[in-house]
Amino acid sequence: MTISQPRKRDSSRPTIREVARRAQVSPMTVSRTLRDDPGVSEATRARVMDAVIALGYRPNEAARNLRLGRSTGLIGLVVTNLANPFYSQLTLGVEALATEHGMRVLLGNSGEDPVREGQLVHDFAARRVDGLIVVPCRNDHSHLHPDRLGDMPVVLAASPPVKIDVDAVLLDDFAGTWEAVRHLISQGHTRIAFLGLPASTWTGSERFRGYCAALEDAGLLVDDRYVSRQHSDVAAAELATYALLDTPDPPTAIFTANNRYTIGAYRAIRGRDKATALAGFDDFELVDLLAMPLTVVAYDPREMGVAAARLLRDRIDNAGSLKVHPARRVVIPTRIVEYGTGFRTPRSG
Amino acid sequence: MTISQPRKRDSSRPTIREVARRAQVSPMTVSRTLRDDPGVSEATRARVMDAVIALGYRPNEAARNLRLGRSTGLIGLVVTNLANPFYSQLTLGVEALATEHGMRVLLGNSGEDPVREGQLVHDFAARRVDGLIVVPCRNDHSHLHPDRLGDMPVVLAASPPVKIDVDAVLLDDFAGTWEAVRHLISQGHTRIAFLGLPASTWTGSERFRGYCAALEDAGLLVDDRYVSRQHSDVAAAELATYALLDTPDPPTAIFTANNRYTIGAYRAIRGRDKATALAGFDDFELVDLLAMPLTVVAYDPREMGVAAARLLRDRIDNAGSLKVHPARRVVIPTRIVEYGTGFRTPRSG
DNA sequence: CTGTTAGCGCCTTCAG
DNA sequence: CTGAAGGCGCTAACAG
Repeated sequence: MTISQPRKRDSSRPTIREVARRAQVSPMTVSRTLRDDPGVSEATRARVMDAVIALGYRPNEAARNLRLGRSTGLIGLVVTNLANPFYSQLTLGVEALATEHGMRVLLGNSGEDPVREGQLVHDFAARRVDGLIVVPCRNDHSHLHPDRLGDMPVVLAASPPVKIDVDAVLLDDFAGTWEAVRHLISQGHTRIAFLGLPASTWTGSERFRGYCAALEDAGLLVDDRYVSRQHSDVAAAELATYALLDTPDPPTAIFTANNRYTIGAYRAIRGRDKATALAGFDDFELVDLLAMPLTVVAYDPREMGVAAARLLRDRIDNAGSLKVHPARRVVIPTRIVEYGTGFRTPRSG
Repeated sequence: MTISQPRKRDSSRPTIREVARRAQVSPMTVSRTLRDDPGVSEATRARVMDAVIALGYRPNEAARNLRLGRSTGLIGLVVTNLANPFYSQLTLGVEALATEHGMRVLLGNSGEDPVREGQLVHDFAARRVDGLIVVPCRNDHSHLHPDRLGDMPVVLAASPPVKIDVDAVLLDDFAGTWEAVRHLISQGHTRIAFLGLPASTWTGSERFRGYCAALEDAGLLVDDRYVSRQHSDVAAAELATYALLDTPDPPTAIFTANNRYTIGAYRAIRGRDKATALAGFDDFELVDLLAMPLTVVAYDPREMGVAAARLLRDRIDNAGSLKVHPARRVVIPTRIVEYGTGFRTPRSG
């Protein structure tokens, strides 16, 4: 099942027994000493510690957990693309909250590949992580079904659960997009393009829905020629934008569904000499210093990570408890931010 | 020792025995079935799988590893600041190579805090990771000494080992800086400032050394008034730059020792109206589109991660082997890139 | 083809 | 204060 090639034997680390032999005591005494169990004489304790140090002994956490029947203190985090600052910020948030609670993060990058995502989830489950935070790359969440995960707590980020009943941390993708597009419309644009993920993904469908709604609410029609939906990648977005701009009847404005598209589109717009307005989902570093006005749907990705980890921790703590609350959703607020051309607004990082 | 608060009991997952009982076979048969061991009749295999599915059974990896005496297949990665794209790229590289070899990544962010770094290293070691990749935040590496880590393989990234004998992936900090500063000098600058980390860090000392050398090689003196060394943070760098610029005799050029400083300095330079040249370590997204010419010391941070993981994997594979090679160093090539003002150079991501 | 025995490294329980 | 037995969940090695 788990695809992991044969690993080498554990490089012969000393066991508790070897320490015991060296210290002339029983393994039990070593165990007690190491756990600061009261009831070990100062003399033996010293002997034991000497042996421990001499041998460079370290208790085997796995064996410990096995014996104690307790959990690993690990939380699995699966993101789609760490190269996107959105996800590294989210990861940072998860890591911070996890550490705060003595837990650690097992990280996996799916690269927007559903197969890899499935493998990661499966593998993390086999490793008995206490819970899972997943940014799913598709709307198919069957691999996250509680049945397949043995009721391991799962929290989704950036994408609501489909046919499964788990917590999620979300953005208001629809409203955020709607507002940004309306903003473009209010500036007089009628030929507005959309760059985003395919409909098989949540943001791909939801942000597109917001785009369509904004157009329709303004009495405009959605024109397929202005819609480009593909893999989230700066270079691809740049090319797509060139394709849009180099038509007889190019759009006068573009809405980009995430920061990868925004940056790609920006590059292309700068590469042509047409005045094209740009609005996009995601705030990102240096956006305020670009050489054209830009409207973004801003929010705090780190906060998303923190919120997801909080939800997860709560589930973990209350696993087995009878008062298990139903699936919850936390919505991270978004706001429209208009950046002028190239000036000021200190941001930290 | 390990600071991890008492965790809840493992939420009663089914064991191999329960599956066996339900399938009316011995645990051994279940074990074999699950591992696709040949020598299980189709009939019993089916019965076992039914039970497995009915119970939602998953083998316990920890118990397995314990029994097989093999390692965890985990590699610990400790970085200083995930919010810095440099480190998220490095992480991506490590994750990619790890996954390629059936290993997983345990991630920790030290936040440039040596205490947290020590805790992470200690905890990862207790969890029996197969090896550790660390971006140390200080020049004190005593917590990484093989004695304290039970000979667990360690690879340093971005910082060479100090008083320990381990592999490392490095940049040529000195030469890269030297060239960038020389570049500024060749443009006629003589009052060149330095923004970087304190001397207690590797890049803080090494890049500063390159800066000094370049000045001295050109017959220029290092002027303390133009040297600012502090925590790596955009906002702090911006303030520091204002302080530099708002003096009677401000520098005409600034060398920034990493992308955080570069961005901070850029913001401040844009905020004043003085013509100030800028050169910095690290390439970063959008640097080519900033509104002033900028020289950077460029390299591929993802490749650093890949190289570090490769070194580590090699050590892990050859642990115990007699032909253990001495500590190695991989130097990731850097090159000077001059960006003009605001145009073209597609980059992906 | 299937089951039994034994033990990975550790710790709880109960005897000294 | 210390030790001996037994078992967490799993699987090699050896029966049958």
